[in-house]
Amino acid sequence: MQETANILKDHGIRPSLQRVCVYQYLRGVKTHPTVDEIYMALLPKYPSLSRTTVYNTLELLLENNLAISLDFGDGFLRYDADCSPHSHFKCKKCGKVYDVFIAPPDCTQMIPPGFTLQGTSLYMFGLCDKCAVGEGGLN
Amino acid sequence: MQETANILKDHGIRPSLQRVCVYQYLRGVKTHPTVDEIYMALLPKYPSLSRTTVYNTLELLLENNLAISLDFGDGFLRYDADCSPHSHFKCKKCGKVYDVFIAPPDCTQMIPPGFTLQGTSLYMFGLCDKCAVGEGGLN
DNA sequence: GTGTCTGCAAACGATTTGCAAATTA
DNA sequence: TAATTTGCAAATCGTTTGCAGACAC
Repeated sequence: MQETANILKDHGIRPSLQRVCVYQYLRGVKTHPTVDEIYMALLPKYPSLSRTTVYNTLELLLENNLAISLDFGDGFLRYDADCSPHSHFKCKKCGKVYDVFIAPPDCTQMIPPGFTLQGTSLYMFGLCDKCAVGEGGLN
Repeated sequence: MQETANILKDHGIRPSLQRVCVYQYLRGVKTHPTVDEIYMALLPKYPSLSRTTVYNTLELLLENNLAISLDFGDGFLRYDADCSPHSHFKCKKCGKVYDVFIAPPDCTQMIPPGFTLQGTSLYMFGLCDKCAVGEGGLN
């Protein structure tokens, strides 16, 4: 808790109770939660928390490179406190998102001359081990 | 026009006027348009066209692998009639989306054992040649 | 005290849905 | 005429915004 607060402080973010608990939750979880999942998970402990504050806090974390957002095209964003270069796999059946610890490829040489590459996202789709069992076809 | 209609027919899609003109437009353009861009582009020629029909047609094209959708996390989808394996670069300044004709990396070996890989999307972000000129920093 | 932060409620906007009229085989 | 397709209007839903009260320095 204190460490989480200190990270925020080091980045010039005032460590309010709400911000610390959102960031703390995100750091402790590997599920790449949505805003609503974060909100629902914290509500029992912080009944006065609002979705707006979760949105605001995540926006602050993104701006300060303390989190990244994932968009798998489901209509909502997912968040990850792990900012190291890695990729993500989403199971089409159960919807779970898994980390794949390979950096997206270095495409610097692939883009047209004069272009500047600032970021790369690699999204993978398929079936996870649990969902692939006894399943032949696509989903 | 006739060729476009034939492709639809070959895929079991009844080539209505609206469907042909949406698909024809998408095939003739390299801008990865949004639904609204497609709708607005066709409206002068087909004043009775509705957004719903554009949505319906694009859905049909996706289902029949005649188009792919791109999600750059802007809150709306873009569409591309080029289904060959290639990647996309979005300029953070002007918003234009460019094709990058490299296939996403083969990650089959990278995913955990038991997982089945069905698709991969590679998104790149940065500045295009026009926007990079005389521009030092990020955007 | 003054500026920041929270959280309610309303607004927003891309997409989806319901359904009746129009079209096609 | 029976099945499909179109397109209007309303609904949906994740996210954003406005703003008044609460809080922190």
